[in-house]
Amino acid sequence: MPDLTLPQSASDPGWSDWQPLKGIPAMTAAVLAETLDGGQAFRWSPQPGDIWLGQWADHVVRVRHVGARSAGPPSVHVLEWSAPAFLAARVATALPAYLGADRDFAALTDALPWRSDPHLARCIEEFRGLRILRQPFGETLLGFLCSATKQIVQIKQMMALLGSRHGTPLVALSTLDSQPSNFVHRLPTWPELAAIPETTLRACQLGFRAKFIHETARFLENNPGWLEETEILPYAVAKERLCSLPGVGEKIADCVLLFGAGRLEAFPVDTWILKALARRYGLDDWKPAHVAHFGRTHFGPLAGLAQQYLFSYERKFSLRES
DNA sequence: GCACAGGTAGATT
DNA sequence: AATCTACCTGTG
Repeated sequence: MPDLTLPQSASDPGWSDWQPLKGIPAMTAAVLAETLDGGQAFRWSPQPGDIWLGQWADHVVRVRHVGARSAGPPSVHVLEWSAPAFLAARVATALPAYLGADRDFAALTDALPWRSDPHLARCIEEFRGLRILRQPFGETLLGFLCSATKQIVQIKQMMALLGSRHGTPLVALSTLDSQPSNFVHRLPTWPELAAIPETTLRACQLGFRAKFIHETARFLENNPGWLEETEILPYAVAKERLCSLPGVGEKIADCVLLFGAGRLEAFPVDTWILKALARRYGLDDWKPAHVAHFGRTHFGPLAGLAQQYLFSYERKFSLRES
């Protein structure tokens, strides 16, 4: 194993100084948590001090919420970031892209039909500032192949095991303790996954998903460039291609396109959305395909963004109301 | 012990 | 075309 020991500094060894996260509008700590750890991504974990530690591709970063915005200009940045010192230059560019800084989510949200949809208006108000992440396409596919009938905490555990057992070590979080768990690992890439036997994958708590991941990895190995082409194809074609992968149906394909390719027209229909549309829109006993059609026509070309507001709201409130 | 969990695929009706 | 079911396994 390479020596990944970081340079030490007095206050926060190995980490860059905290810097304002430019280009990302204000959001509450709760909305930040929902954005990073609400089911779009599975590689963020809370740290002491209201800090989130996250990773994607070969990036590692901490993000923290630093309190309320003061009234009037000059505006105060409410989010700050810090990265391992040797990664900071790359993270400075990659983090805004990951958080979708190239998009004005306030304007996109305003374009949703909330004026004629009181429930959508309520969801937006509850999670104002919510963003759709722009994650690496391949990693997003892996994450949602793990997601079938699993809760977020369990999906995160599967991803953590895949990384720690089969991914390249990226950085040691602490030089005081050389335990393997102190290393942040990359997720295994699809070529790396293709070399792992299905039984070994199963040992990462993947269950029946191991077969799908293994077969998808072998397919991608035999079709170089397939994933990269799919990412940039028009939505309908890209979705059709993703659905041809073993273990990928409409729901997972839409999640990959929404959270891993920024396709805001993708409208994933999961159990939460079924509950939301049954309870809030009277669509009791509607099948997923019908709910999907309703969503696309009712919420329009940004239906995926609407979906995320509805999803977050339902996760927060449906239990206590039922 | 047993139902349930960000589903999908294959069989059956 | 719509409706069942098996599929792994941790969690409550």
